[in-house]
Amino acid sequence: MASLPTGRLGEVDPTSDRAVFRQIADQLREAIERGRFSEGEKLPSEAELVEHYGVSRMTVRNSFSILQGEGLVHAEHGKGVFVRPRPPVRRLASDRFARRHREQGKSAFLVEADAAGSHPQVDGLEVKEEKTSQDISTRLGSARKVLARRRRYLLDGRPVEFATSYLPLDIARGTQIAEPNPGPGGIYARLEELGHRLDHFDEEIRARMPSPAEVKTLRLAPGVPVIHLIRTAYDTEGRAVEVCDTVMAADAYVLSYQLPAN
Amino acid sequence: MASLPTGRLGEVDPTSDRAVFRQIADQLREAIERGRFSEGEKLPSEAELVEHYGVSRMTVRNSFSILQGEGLVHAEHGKGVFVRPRPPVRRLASDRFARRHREQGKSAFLVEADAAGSHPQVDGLEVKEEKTSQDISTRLGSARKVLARRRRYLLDGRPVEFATSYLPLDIARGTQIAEPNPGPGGIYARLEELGHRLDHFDEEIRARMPSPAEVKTLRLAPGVPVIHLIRTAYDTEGRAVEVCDTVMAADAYVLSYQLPAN
DNA sequence: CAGTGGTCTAGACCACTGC
DNA sequence: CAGTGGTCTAGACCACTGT
Repeated sequence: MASLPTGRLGEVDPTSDRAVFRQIADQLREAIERGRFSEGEKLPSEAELVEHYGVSRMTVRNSFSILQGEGLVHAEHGKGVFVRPRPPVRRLASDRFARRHREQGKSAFLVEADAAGSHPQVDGLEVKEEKTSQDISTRLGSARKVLARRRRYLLDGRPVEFATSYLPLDIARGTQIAEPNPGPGGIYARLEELGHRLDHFDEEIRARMPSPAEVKTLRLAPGVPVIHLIRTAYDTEGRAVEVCDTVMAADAYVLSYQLPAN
Repeated sequence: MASLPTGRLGEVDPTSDRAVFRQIADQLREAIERGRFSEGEKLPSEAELVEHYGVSRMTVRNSFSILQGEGLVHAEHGKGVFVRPRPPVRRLASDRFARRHREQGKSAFLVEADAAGSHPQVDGLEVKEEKTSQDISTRLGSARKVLARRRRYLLDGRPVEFATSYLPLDIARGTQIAEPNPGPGGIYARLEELGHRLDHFDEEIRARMPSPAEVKTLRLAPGVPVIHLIRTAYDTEGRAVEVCDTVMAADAYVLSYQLPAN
């Protein structure tokens, strides 16, 4: 009764069909889900679990590895393994690009985050001319050269989204869209001033595990997928005037859409 | 030169800051992404990599574990480790619940999959009355008891989606909606016949790693996230008449939506 | 400094696959 | 049967954290 950090856990059955490290993972998972370990709380150390279950250290580490893959826990070198807190999510509504949200001066991201009480930042802005990839070219109606606008979005210091906008060069070159600061209302406002009145947006959504580069850029914990969103903006003449390729930390977002029934 | 399966790989630097197992994972990842190993192809066996790199077996296994977590490879006991093929995806368009798609006899899933040349199945159908969870109750305007319709969808024998529809009991009880087969056009057609003309749907989308139960139901490979979609159907009087909770294998889906610009 | 997780070794036995 | 991955042990040394 001296050491109680493992007091909330049971035993394992080495003769079971289920591997020992999976049984340990099951017990920890259940304890977490039942709230026996709360968000941010430290789990028993590897050494404590080795002693509690009478197994080798690799077995315990395999258990942690499972839970880490599920996004339930994260390890901090020299400190311990902790229950992963659920971060606040950012809700994206389907009217987020409605023209009325654009009449003010600031970008949608900043306005919306302020309203939600978070501290928003945009960083790593990069604007340059590029040749298109096959995919982007197709979406933009075979444009060969584009203006690319890259930037990273952060909430309360945490990177949550990395986005690149592609615009046909014949539309964007020499305009304020090619400047680091595209001005009030963002590039959509500028596009409309240039005579491209926006009609609608198509969004394509996928979810997958991040590449190592995305893990780095978004500082993703193990077990956190990304939402990959590709938006194409069309003007009233049916021309695709922008494609925006966005990779979002999935644990930071809820997307919402409204579909008509008719 | 007798054994060439590792011929496409380089060496590791044990003195590097980067852990050896990460270096090995990096090399395998790059070889896969450059197409040096093609989809479905077997990677060198653990024993071959142990010899090639001069490391212990656990080090090689740690490398595979990284790639597995990224969804790039999968292991088959007794056979080998293989490059994961990208499965065909199912595209969900934002007009998929439009009334015109409902006039025929068959369900949207079956019609659409047939058109795409896949073999669709629905399985594990279960219809029962239940008390609601807090969340579902809120979405349905505080309904306490609901009719729940659960089912699993498969394409070419592979489970891709698991869905539960919840309907307020005062609407659904005693109607064809409570029957295993709700008839032509599905439950939305029946709701309209009952006087609940549908106005619009709200969809909420999240992505996350699956629970062990979801891994089992959808037979998910390691490194495959799920898309969690919650749809609420509203009638023309503004009442929420159905909530559908859907968990989809993320590697089998692309969702697409259209947003108005005004 | 002691305690933590990160990496790595060199074995062992098992279960599954295909010939 | 040989070859494959799955599980497990019992160590070792390292790097990071806190006191």
